Amino acid sequence: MGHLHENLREVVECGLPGALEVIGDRWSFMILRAGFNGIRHFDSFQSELGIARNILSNRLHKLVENGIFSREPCEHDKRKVEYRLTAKAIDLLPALIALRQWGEKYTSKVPSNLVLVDARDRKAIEPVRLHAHDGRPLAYSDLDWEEADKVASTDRGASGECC
Amino acid sequence: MGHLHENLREVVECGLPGALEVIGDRWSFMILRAGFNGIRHFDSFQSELGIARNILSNRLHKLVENGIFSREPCEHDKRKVEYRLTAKAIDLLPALIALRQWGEKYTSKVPSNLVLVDARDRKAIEPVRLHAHDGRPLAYSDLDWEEADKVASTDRGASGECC
DNA sequence: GGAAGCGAGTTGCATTATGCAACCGAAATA
DNA sequence: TATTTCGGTTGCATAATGCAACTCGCTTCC
Repeated sequence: MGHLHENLREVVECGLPGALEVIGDRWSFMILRAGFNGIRHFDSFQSELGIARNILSNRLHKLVENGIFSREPCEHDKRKVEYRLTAKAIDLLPALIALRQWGEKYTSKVPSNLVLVDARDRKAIEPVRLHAHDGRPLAYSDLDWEEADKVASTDRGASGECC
Repeated sequence: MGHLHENLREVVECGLPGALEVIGDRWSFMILRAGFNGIRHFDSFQSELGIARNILSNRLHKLVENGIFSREPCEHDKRKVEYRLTAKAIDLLPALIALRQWGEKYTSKVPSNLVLVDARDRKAIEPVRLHAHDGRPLAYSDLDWEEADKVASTDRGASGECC
């Protein structure tokens, strides 16, 4: 345990603070989830989550600024505004699911009776975990750090980089 | 987009709020990460993260209460206290990595030059994503909700349930 | 053995964020 | 024309956060 050890000078340099700045408070995360559940309008978010209206307003603006939601006034009813998830938001789904699965395992009183399934065969999805480049599941003890330029990465980009 | 749709009455019932209550503020997440980087002592957390001492104290107590860290006074130097990650904490690693990868992809100025690798072959790990029960990767559009009791789940428990 | 230092916190106070309820203005509806 | 609906603001009370200084029980060094 604790064998994972980044050079402490570099610890601050990773994507986590950035990610947390965008969706690092409880409400933003819950708003995102509501978004994944198809909620698109101010009042729906508000009544669904029970969040204060000023805070909701503030968070939605931030999320729009950060490209998590797009904000489009409705065509047919100009009072309404649609908040839609962007691709950037959809990329957050694995993180959200991982967190939710953890919560189900450890903190939920009664596990939800809704299960996320593969629409194709309607079987429950696998719990989120870490995999090697070839798909083998990895445990915590299998992991290690390496300097980026020394790694013969199969696919670069937003891949397994960092933490 | 937005085809995923839980029954709104049940939306509140899932693991996410529980998870967020435990590690749902920016600091708790950062403390957890520092823990994964081998940090174990109060002052190390403090100087590493630049968090106020009172807040750190508060968060560590909460995390210990919630079973994320264990708190053990040191044998050989009784001034020191060791905060160690528990198994429950280690189960949070996929969520943390997923979030970090997202942050690296979207928000990081300079991507970290440290990469998480499989210690066995020293190749970068795969980006975290969702998989079907048989290991096939799933896209957002492949997902759907199903009532838990209707699902012939291969392995139950903390598996793909919910969200 | 005594003085100085360290590690892990507390305490007090200023600043900031959150929550609640009431209000507003434009667009739709009756 | 009067009333609702929707998406917000505004003002004010309460709670959380951040900073610096302080405590207190060890250890270490002389």
